[in-house]
Amino acid sequence: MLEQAPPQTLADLKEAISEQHASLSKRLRQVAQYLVDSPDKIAFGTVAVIAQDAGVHPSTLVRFANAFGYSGFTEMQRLFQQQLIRESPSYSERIRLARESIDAEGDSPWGLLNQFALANAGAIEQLSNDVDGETLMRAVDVLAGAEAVHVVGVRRAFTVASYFAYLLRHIDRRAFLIDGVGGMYKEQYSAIGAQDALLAISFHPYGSETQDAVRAAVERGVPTIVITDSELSPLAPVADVCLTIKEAEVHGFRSLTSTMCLAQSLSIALAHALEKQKAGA
Amino acid sequence: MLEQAPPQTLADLKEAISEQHASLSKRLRQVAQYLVDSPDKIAFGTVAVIAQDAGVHPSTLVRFANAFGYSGFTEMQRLFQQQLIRESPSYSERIRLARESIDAEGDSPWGLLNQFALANAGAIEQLSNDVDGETLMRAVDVLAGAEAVHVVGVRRAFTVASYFAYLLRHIDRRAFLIDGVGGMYKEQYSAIGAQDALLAISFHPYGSETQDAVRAAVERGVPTIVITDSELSPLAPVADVCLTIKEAEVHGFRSLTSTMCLAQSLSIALAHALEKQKAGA
DNA sequence: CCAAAAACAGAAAATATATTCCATTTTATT
DNA sequence: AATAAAATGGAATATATTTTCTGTTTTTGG
Repeated sequence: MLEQAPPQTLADLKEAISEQHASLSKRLRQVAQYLVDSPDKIAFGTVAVIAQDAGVHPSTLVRFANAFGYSGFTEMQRLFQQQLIRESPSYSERIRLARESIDAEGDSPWGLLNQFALANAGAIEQLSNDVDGETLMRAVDVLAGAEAVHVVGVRRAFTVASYFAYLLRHIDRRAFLIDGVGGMYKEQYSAIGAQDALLAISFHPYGSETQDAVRAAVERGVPTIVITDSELSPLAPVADVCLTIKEAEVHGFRSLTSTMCLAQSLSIALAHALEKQKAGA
Repeated sequence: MLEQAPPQTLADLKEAISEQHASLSKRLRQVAQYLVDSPDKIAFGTVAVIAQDAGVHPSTLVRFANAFGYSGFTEMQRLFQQQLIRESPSYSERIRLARESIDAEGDSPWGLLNQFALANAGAIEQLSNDVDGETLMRAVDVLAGAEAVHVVGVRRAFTVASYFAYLLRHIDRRAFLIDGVGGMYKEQYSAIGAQDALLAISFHPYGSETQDAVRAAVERGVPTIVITDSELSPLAPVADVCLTIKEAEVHGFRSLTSTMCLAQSLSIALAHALEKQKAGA
């Protein structure tokens, strides 16, 4: 494979890599993987170091560069270096854009992304301060003790519910997502067994379907965990375990990232707890 | 002038330079000036290039490094390189600390939450660096020009797909979630109209349902946006617009928060674009 | 203004680094 | 299963780069 004009920017190179990826040999694919996964490491190290890190022979790196039309590895490496130089046009341009769009009004897509990213990162950092370790542990206990976990959430909360269902199944818990397919919410939450647990996610304005499901569960003595956005949520008083999450808000739009992060943490914590339980028993 | 322990960070070195600046000889001051003024250029180039750029002899650079206690120029150069590496030590350091503390107190749920929160916050902060503003804008354009938007994603990506569908509907776009209810994936993506657009989310191992949907769309000339986790994704080469997201990873578990943040930003950006479009028309 | 010491530039030597070549292994094809 | 083609790893080579050494120039102190 020979190219006449090798890509002159990292973006172009990545594009070329993704196009030709299928037609590359095993080792060359390995290099491609490393290149796109950790481009930063390419910029500095010597071929020897990079090759070792990527698990290939030095000469493979040179061959890879040649395959994409460069005279050698060094020539290709320049692209990765340029990317890191702060004075590269792209870098200063990006900073300028960020300033402009954040300070001014910022409805450029990238400017918005910046604002959301900043706000969400901040909110997630706060997350572990807001969540009580004790409560979290009780939630894990409930989930660990249940024969099956039913998850409910509508509208915005449905996204989180589906994630929970995915995660729980992934760690070999029996999980049922109450999704209302066929208009059968009632039928679905009526099927919750006495040994099961209900995990409900609900944000303002607190969909009636979720509330109904929680009430039905509580009435039948099914342990219920609620994840919601305020202590004033109608579900907070009735739940066995209640976790309240403060989400980021930009331009009046609430995020979901903190809740998603909690979902993941809770699931992995559950997995650990189950492992320990199995080992102990 | 001889030092026993050379500065180990760029900040320390700069401090040392400013302290000793007065007692340096002419050429050495010249080097100091250059080092402080344009540290980025030091990181890469060879002594020859840097020396020429700074207007001094190569050996002067070596003498300068020796004067501050380094064995040679190369050793000092490392400080400048570390500075440019993106993985800012602050986050990785904090994650390391969090991991340590969790090791101490066992894998408590709250400890895990801490780790995930830190990792996710870090990844989201990185998000806007990794996403190209140009590409983002093209994505908005495609979505703005479509009569209806079909969203597809399976397994882990389904969560994001459902969020996108929710968001798009929320801003009064016609959106259809290809969810495969009733085993009708094929029927669902066959219903995509020529004036519509397809938004596909796919992560490793790249579910076949999503791939089929994208291929069908591309074949029929339907504009397709792909959100994926690597340039090597099989969907990357065929998509009209491809956004690759680097998610946080803790204990081998990939997050979704960065992608969720992108979803939100993209949707709000679309809303803004549509408003502007309506006002202009 | 002169002498001594330090600083300097240039060239040579030493080192490290990338690249090429070739034998061997792996993969694809008949 | 056998052969041809391609890919790979290792060693040798070529190249580039840094560092050291030395004669010369500049600075400093009397």
